Amino acid sequence: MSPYDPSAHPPFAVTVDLVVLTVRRHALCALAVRRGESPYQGQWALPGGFVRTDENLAEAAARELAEETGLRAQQSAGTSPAGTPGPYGGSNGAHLEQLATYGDPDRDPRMRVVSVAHLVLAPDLPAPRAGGDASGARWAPIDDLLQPEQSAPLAFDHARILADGVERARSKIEYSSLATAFCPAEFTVGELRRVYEAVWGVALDPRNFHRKVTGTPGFLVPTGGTTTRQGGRPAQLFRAGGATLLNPPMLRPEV
Amino acid sequence: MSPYDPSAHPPFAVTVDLVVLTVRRHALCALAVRRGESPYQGQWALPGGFVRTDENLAEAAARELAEETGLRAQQSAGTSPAGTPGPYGGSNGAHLEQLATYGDPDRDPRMRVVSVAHLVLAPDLPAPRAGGDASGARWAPIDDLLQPEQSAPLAFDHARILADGVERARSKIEYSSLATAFCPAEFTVGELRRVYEAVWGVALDPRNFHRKVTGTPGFLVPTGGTTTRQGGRPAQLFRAGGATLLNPPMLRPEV
DNA sequence: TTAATAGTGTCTCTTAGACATTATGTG
DNA sequence: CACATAATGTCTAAGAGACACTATTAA
Repeated sequence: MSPYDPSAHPPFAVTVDLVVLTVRRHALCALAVRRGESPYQGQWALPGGFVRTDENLAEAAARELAEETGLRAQQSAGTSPAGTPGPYGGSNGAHLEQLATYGDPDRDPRMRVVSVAHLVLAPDLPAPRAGGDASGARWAPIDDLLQPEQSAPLAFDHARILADGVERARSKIEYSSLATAFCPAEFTVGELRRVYEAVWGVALDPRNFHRKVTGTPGFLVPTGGTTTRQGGRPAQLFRAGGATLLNPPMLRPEV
Repeated sequence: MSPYDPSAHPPFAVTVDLVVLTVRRHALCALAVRRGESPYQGQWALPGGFVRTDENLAEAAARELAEETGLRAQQSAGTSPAGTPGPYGGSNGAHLEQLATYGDPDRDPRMRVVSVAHLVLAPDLPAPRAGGDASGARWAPIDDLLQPEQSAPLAFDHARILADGVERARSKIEYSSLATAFCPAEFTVGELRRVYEAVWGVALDPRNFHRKVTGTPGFLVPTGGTTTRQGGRPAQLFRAGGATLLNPPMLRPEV
C-alpha cells in the first residue's frame, strides 16, 4: 500500500444489490423493481441501495431485503464462502449470502459506485410490495429478465449480476442442501424435486431422486406429518437436516 | 434506492487485498508482507492497496500483484463466478479470481474501508520482492499465518480473508482443473498429485490418481516431452487441457 | 545392485441411471 | 372406477478405492 493519505485515494459510493430468487409455477423467478428516476428511468433493475456508515455489508443487504419484500434474512455465517452455515431451509428466514462485487468505473454514469451483490433464496412468496423509490416490483422468470423481448434490458450491469446469481444457485444446489432454501419450512420430496427441476430446467427421475435424498444422512428430517396438497397419495413431510454438504453431489443431467 | 443525493451516503475507501497461494516444499503457502506503518505496524498482512479511479477491481488486483511479485495475472473471465475461464494452467500468468468483499465498519481503525479480496494461485516462485511500503515479504505456510505461535496474528481481518481463500482453493480444485494453476506450464502427473496432496493435506493413491486425471477427457494434454526432475523413471510432461469442469469431481478422502 | 518414481492391470464394492411395481389418496 | 402422486424394488453398467506388478531412470 502507499502511505496513508486520505486525499490520495478517491471516494467511492458502496451499494448492495440483491438477486432474490424463488420458484413460482415451475419456473425460476427473480425479484425486479422498476426504476422511478434517471438513469434508466422506467426500466427494471435489481433491488438495492446504499450501505450506511454503521452497518456491515450483510446487514445492509438484509435491511434492503426487508424494505423490499418484508423477508427476514437468514445469514449464511456472515458473508464468507468458508462459513459453516446452519441448515438452509426449515426456518422462516430466507437464505442470504454474498455473491460478488462489481466495480467497473463506468457502471453508474453518476459516480463511481462499487456494488456488493448478494444472493437471496426464498420460498414462493406473496406478491412483492413496492418499497422506497421503486414505482413497482414484480417476480419475473429469469429468462424474461435476461433476454427481454418486450421490454428494455435490466438497468446498469444488473443482467450480468443476475446471471451470476443464477449460475451460483444452479451450481450450489448440486453439492449442498441449499435447494431446501426454496422450500417452505415443511415440504415433501416431490416438492424438493420440483425445485431442482425448475432451477436446472431438467426433468429428474422421481424414484432415483427419492432414493438419493432420503438416503443421504442428515439431508432430510421427517416431521411425521403428511400432506396431499400435491394430489395423489399422501406424502411425508420433511424439514431440512443439518447436513449442508452433499457427498456425492446431486448430479445434473447433461442437457 | 433513495433519491440520488451524494451527501446522503458516506464516502468509502475501496481496496483490493490479495490471497496469493502457492505450493512450496509440499506445503500450501501464502504471500505475506510486513506492515511498515501504523496500524498493526510490524505485523504481517496480506498484500493489497487502494483501487484507483480509472481501473476496475480486477485491474487493481492485477496491478497490486505485479507490484508485489512481478507476476502477470491471468484473469478468470472477469471477476465473475459465472465466467467461462480458459485453461487454468499452462500459461505464464497466475490465476486470479475475485474472492469476497469485507466491509465491517470497524475493520480499519482509520476510516471506512471496503476491501474486495482476490485469490491468486501461482506456481512455485522465487523469493518475493518487497514492494511499495512493505518492509518485507515472504512465503509462509498457511498454518503459520493462521495459528501463529511465534509472531503476532495477521493484521486487520486478514486471517479471516486468508482462511476464506484457502477454503475456496481447497473446494475448487475438487470440481475443476484449477490445481494446474499451481503447476508450471509443463508438469508431470506426480507433480500435479503433490499439489492436491499439499492443498488438501492428504495422501492420494498415485495409481488411482494417474488413472483418474489421464482418463478425464480434456484435462491433460501430453506435450510429448519427459522429465526426470523428480527422480526415478522419466515421467511424461503435460499441459493443462481446456476442460475446466471435472465430472465426476476429484474426491477428497475423508481424513 | 538399490532406491526412487512412473505407469499399467485387476479385483471388489458402491452407486448412478433406467425402469417395474405397489400404495394411497381425490374426483 | 380412473387418475394422480408417493414410495420401494430390481437390474446393469460405470467408477472409486485397494492393491500387485512391471518399467526406467540415477547413484
